[in-house]
Amino acid sequence: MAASTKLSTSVKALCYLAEHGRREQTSTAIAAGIGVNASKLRKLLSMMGNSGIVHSSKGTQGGFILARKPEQIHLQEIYCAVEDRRAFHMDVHYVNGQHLPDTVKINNFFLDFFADIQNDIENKMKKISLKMIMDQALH
Amino acid sequence: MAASTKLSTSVKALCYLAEHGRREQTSTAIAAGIGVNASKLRKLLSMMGNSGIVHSSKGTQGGFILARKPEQIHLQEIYCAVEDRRAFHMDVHYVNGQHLPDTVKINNFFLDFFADIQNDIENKMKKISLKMIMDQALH
DNA sequence: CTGATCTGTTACGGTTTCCGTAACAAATTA
DNA sequence: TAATTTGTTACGGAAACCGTAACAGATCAG
Repeated sequence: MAASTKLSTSVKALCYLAEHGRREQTSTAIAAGIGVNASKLRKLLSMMGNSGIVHSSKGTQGGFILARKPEQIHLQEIYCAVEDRRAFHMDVHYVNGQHLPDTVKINNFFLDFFADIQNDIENKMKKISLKMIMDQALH
Repeated sequence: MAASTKLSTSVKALCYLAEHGRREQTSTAIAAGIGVNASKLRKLLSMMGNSGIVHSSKGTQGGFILARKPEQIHLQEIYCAVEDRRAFHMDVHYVNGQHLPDTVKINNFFLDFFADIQNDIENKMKKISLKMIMDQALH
């Protein structure tokens, strides 16, 4: 399992939007502002649009804007919007272990264990708002 | 971040050793018992040997044996022995963001955040012994 | 001392995953 | 109608991972 750059890139983009007031910002402008590729960024912003974190509009003068105030956007929903798979993902080899009952049972133990950790992580993320990140990270 | 199969495979091997009494077991026998490749397993057992979790001896009649009782072996040390990198590893793009102070600051925020989570996970693992896993997972 | 056995390590090929970029269709506005 | 911008797809390269093979080094039996 890898905590990819998706989450941090998304947060950077949202911070950029929060700092650039009420006007919609193009993906090109945001990408330049945070130092990433515009096409990659559009993918992330699109997913966050589907989750209701940002609003988007096409055409001239279009772009992206925060759908809510930074204190009403939490890290967990950004994470869920952007990261399709779970933070902890375990490869369980049922194929190899079908005829080995102990193996299957230990696999199940770890599935439960990692699901538990996953839950802890998401609960932790729920307590962190975009505003808190901005306050803490940006001077 | 990926919780690989290394940890579960290692635990399976240790359970196998715990269940097969006091005699040393060859990597071939263990591998057959838990359904994995012997060479891959030797790598894991070797690392656990360096960490003092198992003892190994070469030559005829050689093999692996638990260095301690199952109640004195904890999940966290198995994890540390076998997994070189951290469960949560964040790719921080200092290269792209050097000239963008906000970007660097948000990267640092996530580094701290993930280190915190990593700490939580390891604390959770410290509370779980091999014996507990055997009791819970194996009927 | 010789041969068999077993660990410890290295190397390799295949697969998957991930990242970055380009390209283009669809939608919207001037 | 033309310019702009999102949304999506596709592709090539890089990195990680898995499984396997192979072999050197150590140890023991006889």
